[in-house]
Amino acid sequence: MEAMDLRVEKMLDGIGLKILAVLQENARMSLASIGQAVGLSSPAVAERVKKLEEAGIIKGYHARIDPEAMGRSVSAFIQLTTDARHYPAVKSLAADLPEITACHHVSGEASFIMQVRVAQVADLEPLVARFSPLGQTRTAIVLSTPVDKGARVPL
Amino acid sequence: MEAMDLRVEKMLDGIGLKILAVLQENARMSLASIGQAVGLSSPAVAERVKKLEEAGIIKGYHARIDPEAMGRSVSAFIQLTTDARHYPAVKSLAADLPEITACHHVSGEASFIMQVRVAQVADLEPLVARFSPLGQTRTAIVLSTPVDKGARVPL
DNA sequence: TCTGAAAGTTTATGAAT
DNA sequence: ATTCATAAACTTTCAGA
Repeated sequence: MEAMDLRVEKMLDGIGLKILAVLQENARMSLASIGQAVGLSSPAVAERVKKLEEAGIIKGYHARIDPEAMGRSVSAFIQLTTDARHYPAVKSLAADLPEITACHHVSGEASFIMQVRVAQVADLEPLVARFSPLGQTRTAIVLSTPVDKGARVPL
Repeated sequence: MEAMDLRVEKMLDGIGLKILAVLQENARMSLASIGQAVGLSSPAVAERVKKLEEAGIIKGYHARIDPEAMGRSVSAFIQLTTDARHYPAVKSLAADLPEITACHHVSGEASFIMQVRVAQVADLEPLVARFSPLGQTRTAIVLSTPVDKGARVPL
């Protein structure tokens, strides 16, 4: 992957980083406005953005939707401590449940940390019940979220 | 908020939900293409999108950037168990550190669950050291992420 | 609230610097 | 690699249903 790293470095000069920063904050900005912001013509921006997409540096563009508006007011973490023979079952269960927004296999005491979104606290119970047979669960309900950068990466 | 809920329900009919689904998957899609997808003219789509934005249902549009490309290969969770007199210090520290991508105040054994992004495992040590004086920390390094819906909400 | 048409922008393409 | 010019596509506005 050496050759690719060379190409990547080329894209991630000051201007490339600024383009990423702009698109990370407002993905619907026109190429012309981005050009103004970074001091480039719009065709130049178009080409750089296309290369950033092709290199897999930009992985997509997503509208961020208020979970409350979708009736998903409660956020929680479910941690599961289990052993290796249950890993496949945990992964496929996590993948099948729409309430699970993320499932991480982690080092440390717990084997998995999962993030969930449900309408009410009561909805956690059946969810936890699905994982209980696979190991020991520990649930933490989110009371507030003082910091949330979304999926945004520090540039 | 009754009046607003009425307005919200109006926006979240089948077409409204479909517009959200489309923009959640590809935030840079043109209003014209969205119109084709949902069976509406582009002015109609433009107006509905504007209303969804104004109602706060659409909170923003963001490019998703590969953290690896930014030299942030390691993801981890730091859990902090502490007492109420340290809460303000934890929150302001979490807000000031760029490596912290999310900080949740939670119920349960731990007081806070924080998600962090660093270049190497070694970079976790100084980070944890900043929180250690405030309580007991527990760090879980992410080995793999079988499920990740990003910030996407199930519609 | 939607459609359809017109006016104004923006983007994509290709040639030239 | 950037700029410029042109054609195509898109967005916005507005009148009317």
